[in-house]
Amino acid sequence: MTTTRWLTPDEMHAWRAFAQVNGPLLAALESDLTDHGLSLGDYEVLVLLSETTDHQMRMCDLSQHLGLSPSGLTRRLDGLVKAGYVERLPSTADRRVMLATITRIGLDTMARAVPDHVASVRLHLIDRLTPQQIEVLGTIFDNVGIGLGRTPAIP
Amino acid sequence: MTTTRWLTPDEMHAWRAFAQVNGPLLAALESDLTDHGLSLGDYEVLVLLSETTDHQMRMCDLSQHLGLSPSGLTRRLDGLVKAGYVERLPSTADRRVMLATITRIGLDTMARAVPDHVASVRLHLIDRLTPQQIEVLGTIFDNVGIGLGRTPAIP
DNA sequence: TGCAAATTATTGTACACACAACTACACTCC
DNA sequence: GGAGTGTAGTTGTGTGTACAATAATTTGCA
Repeated sequence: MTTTRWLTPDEMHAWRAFAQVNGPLLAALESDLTDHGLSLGDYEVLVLLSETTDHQMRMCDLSQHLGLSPSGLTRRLDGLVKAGYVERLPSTADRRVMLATITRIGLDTMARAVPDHVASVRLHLIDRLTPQQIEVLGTIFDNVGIGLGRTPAIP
Repeated sequence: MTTTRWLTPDEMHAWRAFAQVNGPLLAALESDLTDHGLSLGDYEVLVLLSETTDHQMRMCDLSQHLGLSPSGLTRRLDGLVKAGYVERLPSTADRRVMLATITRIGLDTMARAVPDHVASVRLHLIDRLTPQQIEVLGTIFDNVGIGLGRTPAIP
């Protein structure tokens, strides 16, 4: 066993600030979405579906993008289907596959929720940072994501 | 209703990088702790208790520090008590109060887990960043925390 | 072609958490 | 000092998630 490389004061400060604020930040973003009857998880599903050209996606692809287990996605979709935001359509090309499809109601709900969500992201995160800090934030999480085996987002 | 201030490309990049990497980062840190039979939540409890002078804390203070509901903390402590890492001691000063107390076994478990956890934080986060990025990371989350009503950590 | 292996989605089960209701105790004010 | 209010902790219940097992279907290869 090698000796532990403890964190320097700067490193400790960065880590503790991140660890302590991360949870409350997500809670605040989630809380701001409840006005539209959506959880952050619901919102992410609807965003992904609304961004596809045909407004639908296979369950397995969706669970990949969401970092959700297959069973977790099944249950999440149950709620969205019940709310009328999403429909399940069996794929004709592959009869194992279910296509999650966002409905008109889901799209309308999105259209109302997105501006508020963007405002929430600004309020709690973006508008509290300088342009330089914003750029560094992107670089930091790109780097961390690469270490976790993810390819950085293009935009 | 005012018009929405959409995110600029830089802002969008920072937000998406953060949103997409945050979950996997926490999952990786949690995963590295399972060798010691601890979840990240368990670890946080033990850290807080081990850092107090008398190795104990009132339930309500603990739930505050952890950002956990009272009931959530009760159930979390159930697991830690069952594992032998923590004991419940009724307070003599205030008979409503239960003092969560870390045991010898809990302290020993901590002593073994901490070096691996620090290594994990280095591997997935700190060592992937430059000193300048580390400093900015701390500043960013201090700022965000202030916006959420938290006072920044001192170190 | 035909069968084994892989893939897709769902269900059963278990766990972690929040909210609400409840008990027990402490404090305040008259 | 006693009634009312506030605080500390637990329990009942519902939700969201993961893991394991299962069923249906496709794919690959002999």
